[in-house]
Amino acid sequence: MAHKAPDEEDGGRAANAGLSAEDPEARLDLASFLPYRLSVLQLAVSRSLALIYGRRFALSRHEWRALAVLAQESPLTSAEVAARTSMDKVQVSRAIAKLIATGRVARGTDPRDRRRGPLTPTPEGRAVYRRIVPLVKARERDLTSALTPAEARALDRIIDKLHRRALELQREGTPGRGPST
Amino acid sequence: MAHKAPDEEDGGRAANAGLSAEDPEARLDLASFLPYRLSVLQLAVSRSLALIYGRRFALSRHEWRALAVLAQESPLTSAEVAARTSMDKVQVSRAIAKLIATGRVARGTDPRDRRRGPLTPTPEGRAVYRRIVPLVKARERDLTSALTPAEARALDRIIDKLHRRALELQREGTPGRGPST
DNA sequence: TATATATAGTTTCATATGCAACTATGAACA
DNA sequence: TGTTCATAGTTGCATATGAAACTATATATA
Repeated sequence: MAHKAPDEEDGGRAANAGLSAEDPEARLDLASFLPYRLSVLQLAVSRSLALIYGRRFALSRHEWRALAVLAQESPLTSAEVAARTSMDKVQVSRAIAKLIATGRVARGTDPRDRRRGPLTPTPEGRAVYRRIVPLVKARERDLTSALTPAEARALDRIIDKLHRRALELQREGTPGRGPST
Repeated sequence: MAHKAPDEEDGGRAANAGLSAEDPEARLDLASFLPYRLSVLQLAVSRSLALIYGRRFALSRHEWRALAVLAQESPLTSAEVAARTSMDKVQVSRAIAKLIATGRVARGTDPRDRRRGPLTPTPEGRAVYRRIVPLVKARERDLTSALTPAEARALDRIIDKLHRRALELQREGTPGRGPST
């Protein structure tokens, strides 16, 4: 625990004297901190996409995702939609409720198990999907065209690795330990 | 009323016949769609981090960010905090209000311009920051240790490139065609 | 059968968030 | 000066979100 005089003040704007020099471990530069950078990137990407399905088709991100998986494979139960979209069951429930209300998805009944409600896109739902797909794919291409092909491939691999690791860390819950402490 | 999509008729779960075969541009596989993958990754990373500052120090992500920049450089105005954290002024206003309420940041007055309230972390604010930094840095290392050094370097570059592009696209607003197409 | 337990999906409640309107100041300029 | 425009930061309101409780089924078991 490298501690320092808890308060250093030098009148003007202090570039955090004391802390910075001593223990590099005690400083954190947000702008180069991976989680922060990821978050900012994700937000920008997400916004640039939401313009498409949000503004033009009045779909939220969650509705879009649910519709996207249903358009590819249906019927699916809510739980299956959840699994395929990384959403939790509450998010799915609400997204589906909205999609049903807007006539884009229909819920059936599973005679085997009446708790389940098999979901299928309606023709309008499919139509919306078909109109959105080329737009978001174009947008994805616009994005990745900023990368070299090698970078694009690397990114795929990197995302997988980081994601797996992040899930492990989330499961462990308690931070700090692991290889280190 | 269980709908049956007009384009498939095979009783069971249809892997979206019709669409899929015809026009590959008409299908979208969420699981390999970059914006989706980024979003899922970001969420997992963000959660694994929030465990640290949230659970143990009762800080929200926005509060943590604001505190992080103030601990490095202060005093800063709200607008400066916003610029350094990619938050908008409302988010900053609320995060700062909370940080002040919890005694971690103090607001002064700029005699030059009384609309401004120069912000500085309190000693407790700094103490919290100093305790968090090593934890989040360790967590970041845990994450990036999933990557090779080359991948880690590539990721930095890739994030920059994608972010710049995403901001352009956001600005343009209209999707589909960038300066390119 | 009656009782306990699990599961699918929904609802409730407390917060968080985004957007637009608002307040208070300051700057420009007629 | 007095009026208009700009800026810093806050607040109100509608909606989104997360966690936990709830409803309705289904399954297991005594």
